[in-house]
Amino acid sequence: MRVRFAPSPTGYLHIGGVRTALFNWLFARHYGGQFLLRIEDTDEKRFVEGAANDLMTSMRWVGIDWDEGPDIGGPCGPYVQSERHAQGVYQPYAQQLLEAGLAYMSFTTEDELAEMKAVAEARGIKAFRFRGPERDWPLAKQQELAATGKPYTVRLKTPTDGSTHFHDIVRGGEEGIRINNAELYDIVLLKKTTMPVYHMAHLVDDHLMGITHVLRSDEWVSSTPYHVLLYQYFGWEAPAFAHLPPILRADGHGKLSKRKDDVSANRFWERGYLADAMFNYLTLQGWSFDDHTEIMTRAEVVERFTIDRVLSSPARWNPAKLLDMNGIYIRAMASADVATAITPFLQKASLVPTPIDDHSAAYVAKLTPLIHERLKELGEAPELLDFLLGDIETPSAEALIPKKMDAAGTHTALTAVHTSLSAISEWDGQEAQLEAALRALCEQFELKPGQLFGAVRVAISNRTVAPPLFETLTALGRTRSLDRIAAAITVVA
RNA sequence: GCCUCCAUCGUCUAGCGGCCUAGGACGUCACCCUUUCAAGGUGAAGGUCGCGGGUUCGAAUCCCGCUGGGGGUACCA
Repeated sequence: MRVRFAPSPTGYLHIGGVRTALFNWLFARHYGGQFLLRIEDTDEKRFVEGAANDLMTSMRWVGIDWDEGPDIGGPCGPYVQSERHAQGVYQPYAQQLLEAGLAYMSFTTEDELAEMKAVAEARGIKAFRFRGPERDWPLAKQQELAATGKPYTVRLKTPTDGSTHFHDIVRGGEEGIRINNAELYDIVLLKKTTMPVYHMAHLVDDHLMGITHVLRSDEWVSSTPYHVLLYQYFGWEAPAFAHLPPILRADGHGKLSKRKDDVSANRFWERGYLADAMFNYLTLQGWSFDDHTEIMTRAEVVERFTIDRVLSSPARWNPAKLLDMNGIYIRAMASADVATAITPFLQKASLVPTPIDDHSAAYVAKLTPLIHERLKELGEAPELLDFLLGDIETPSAEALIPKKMDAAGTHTALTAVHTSLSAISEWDGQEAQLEAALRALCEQFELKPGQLFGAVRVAISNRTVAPPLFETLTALGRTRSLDRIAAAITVVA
């Protein structure tokens, strides 16, 4: 069994593309086949420099590797269509069809075609199905006109009656999908530049590369009849088709799009999504194992992934679910690994040096447990830790004064806190002692822990939400903590 | 418009004629834990299985129609 993912390098790879690649990969790994990557860059106009590399980076990030591809080669190379075209891979096949009378040279220009459509529309013809006049010419006559230098495309001669049928593994049911040939038109196989169009190039390549199963996005079902026809014309055995359900936009209107939705794969690692979480989430968009298993390792998914459990109905992009899953994966990591993983984010925020020194690394490692289980995206680490790694602005009186307290009371309480905590000379590992001291003050001043602890929290962090207070105090250290409390006292004086 | 695919809580899904008074997860809400926020625990709300017919002793499950949504309708992929 051989499958492939064949993206066109027109921009970054988005989540939907990753899912398609993933299902192909899963198919190959589960059934013990090969997974190939092929770059389909036959559209010179939409080609984006560097997109192919970008795309491969995204795939590797999610953990999708390929057995044959543009960068690693393989027995069916090259794996880039523009290179294959340059080698003359496609022309002989077009020629074969031309000679068999199954394709023809079409001299109708794009402008003429547009004109014909407009005229048809004006006449109230609902569906215009282009079939060029040259389809009935003898080949010699076509070649004669071509010899004069008139530009032409090569078009497929589609039948006008009967129907074309194909079976699809995930949709169409037992009966498969059938379309009347009258609905078809004579598609272009070779552009006037001699560059093959997708339909031609992918099909020749799939055949040459021994592809047995085509798992692709469902936007291709309507053009599959052309492909079936081409396989028939060539006398080749068609691969099995499996059209995957689309991932719709979060509002349910339309497919996920590069322009409207912020769903490039690289955006996710930039924000601190774990490849394992993304892998697991995407796996569940259009496939499921049973009625309750969601968190699965790659090996488990590979073992459990069968094509018959792929859904035919669309899924909707659900970032909240992805976020939740990312949190689960982060929590499952060892603290030391989280520390390593958040370091680049801290560096980007200039909270630790680049490259990081031993001292900072050790401090980050010490801080990590404070935020570990609060983290849903690694990219949140800087905002959670900045008050520990850097300086803070002295909080305002308004922020410092707890509920049901006034400035004077807060001043008194914080002063007592400062005095009491100053008396403890060694803080390291003494969270319990610090807590005992503050709880004693609560009793003394008849304050609720929430009030006093809250004031201290704001004093040392200038925020109302922070990791647990006593761990935070020891992590901050005695000197800095006391300095910040002292500064706060002057504010509420 | 035409062609085609799809249709279970807000979302992802389980379900393949009787185990369904429709199960799980995310999200939402409440409570517990608790120094804040998370995490964790417990629980709740949320689906007349898009609608209407049929087949059957029995239908979310099979059939037909309708409606809705997606995709296609390029010398783009």
